[in-house]
Amino acid sequence: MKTAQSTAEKSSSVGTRERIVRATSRLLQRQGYEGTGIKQISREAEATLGSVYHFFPGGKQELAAEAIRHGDQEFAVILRAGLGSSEDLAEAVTTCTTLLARELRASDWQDGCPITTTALETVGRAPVIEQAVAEAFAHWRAIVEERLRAAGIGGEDARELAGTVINTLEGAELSAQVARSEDPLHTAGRHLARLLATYRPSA
Amino acid sequence: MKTAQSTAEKSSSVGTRERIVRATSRLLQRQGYEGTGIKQISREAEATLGSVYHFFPGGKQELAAEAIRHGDQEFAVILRAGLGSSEDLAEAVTTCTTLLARELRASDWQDGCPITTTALETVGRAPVIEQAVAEAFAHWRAIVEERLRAAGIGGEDARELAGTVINTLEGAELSAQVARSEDPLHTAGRHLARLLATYRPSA
DNA sequence: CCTCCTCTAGAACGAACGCTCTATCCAGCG
DNA sequence: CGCTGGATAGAGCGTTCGTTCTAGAGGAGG
Repeated sequence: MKTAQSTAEKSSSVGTRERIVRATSRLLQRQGYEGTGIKQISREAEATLGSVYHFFPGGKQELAAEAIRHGDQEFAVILRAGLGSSEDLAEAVTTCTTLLARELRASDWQDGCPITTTALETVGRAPVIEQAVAEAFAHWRAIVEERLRAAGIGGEDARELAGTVINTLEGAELSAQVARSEDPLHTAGRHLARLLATYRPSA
Repeated sequence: MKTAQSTAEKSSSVGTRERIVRATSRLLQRQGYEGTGIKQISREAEATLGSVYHFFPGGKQELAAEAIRHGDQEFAVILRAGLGSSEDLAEAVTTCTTLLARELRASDWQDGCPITTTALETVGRAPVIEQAVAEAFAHWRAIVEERLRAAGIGGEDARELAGTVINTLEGAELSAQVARSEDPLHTAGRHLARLLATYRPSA
């Protein structure tokens, strides 16, 4: 049991289950839930259908929920990297948008938020997925909120602003994908910095 | 030719083509592009498959593009209603979010932005749809921009802020759907009003 | 009357869907 | 050595997909 990857199976040294989750996460990000088939997943993950259903007996929904949690962590890494890049809050926020813009352009405007598409497709129709999505959003808000508090923004303000920061980033990323331009993200960064500045009279 | 609706065909007095577009628009809004089948559309529209392909020989993509344009107009109506509701800019913006929140709750958090889901699903894979989406976003930005100029915000600022207003509304609506709560929208309204206020020293 | 043309109607096609199922492989252990 | 059980492998199930195709309904113009 737990054979893991033994000795560099398949193309990389990562176990079958992990390969399946990663492939699913990337496919959901790019083509959404309905647009991604289990067979396509098993193909891209270099796993067989049998393996997919072995590790995820709950089928497509369970697999998608796990992939959403993976995307959650992925996005959190970027968020933390940006927010931790500077003592100055405004700079930290614009670094976030810059990081997102860079990744988006590098993927030819394909890799937006890892979970948004799936989230929208499954609203009110796949509870397991919905919960994973809700947890991801809460997780990201918590990361931002903590940074805002570190910058001296207090109580209710930090919580609410964290929500708006995440929402605006989401909207800007969507816009950037549609327009194939980094501009919406950069503009969002500047506007968010400006909004946050109104909560701290001066530097 | 142009029989239109003659004498109150089907359930309502609207012609077949229009019924198809409306049904498609609502289905795309709720289940996205891949999750919506042509046969389901023809069923809901009370039209036959033959009629669908008669009016939209370009198939699903052409039909979706037309539905996106329909959703564009629909959202524009709400936007104009909100923005035109008050002389005060801040109040006008929060009215927008209130209208969106009301509609969202009334549909049990199902009817978010009419085009976002389809937009994300088709990024980089369905040019006809992508263009309709891009035009819708540009349209909405133009509506907001005009209102901002009427409020005395000038030049580049109005253009950029209009983009951020739309983006933040989009993100907040997504969040509201996921969280099944009006809060993200109301918060977004307040934060947007606050951001805009920094461009006009006082009332 | 017949002709033409728009629109309606739905059977049928090959492909893909999610999922089930049986069979096999193989490391660990008694 | 055989046994056990996790993991792999993929054929095949019934269903639905987007699309094509032929046939007919119904009104307008000759």
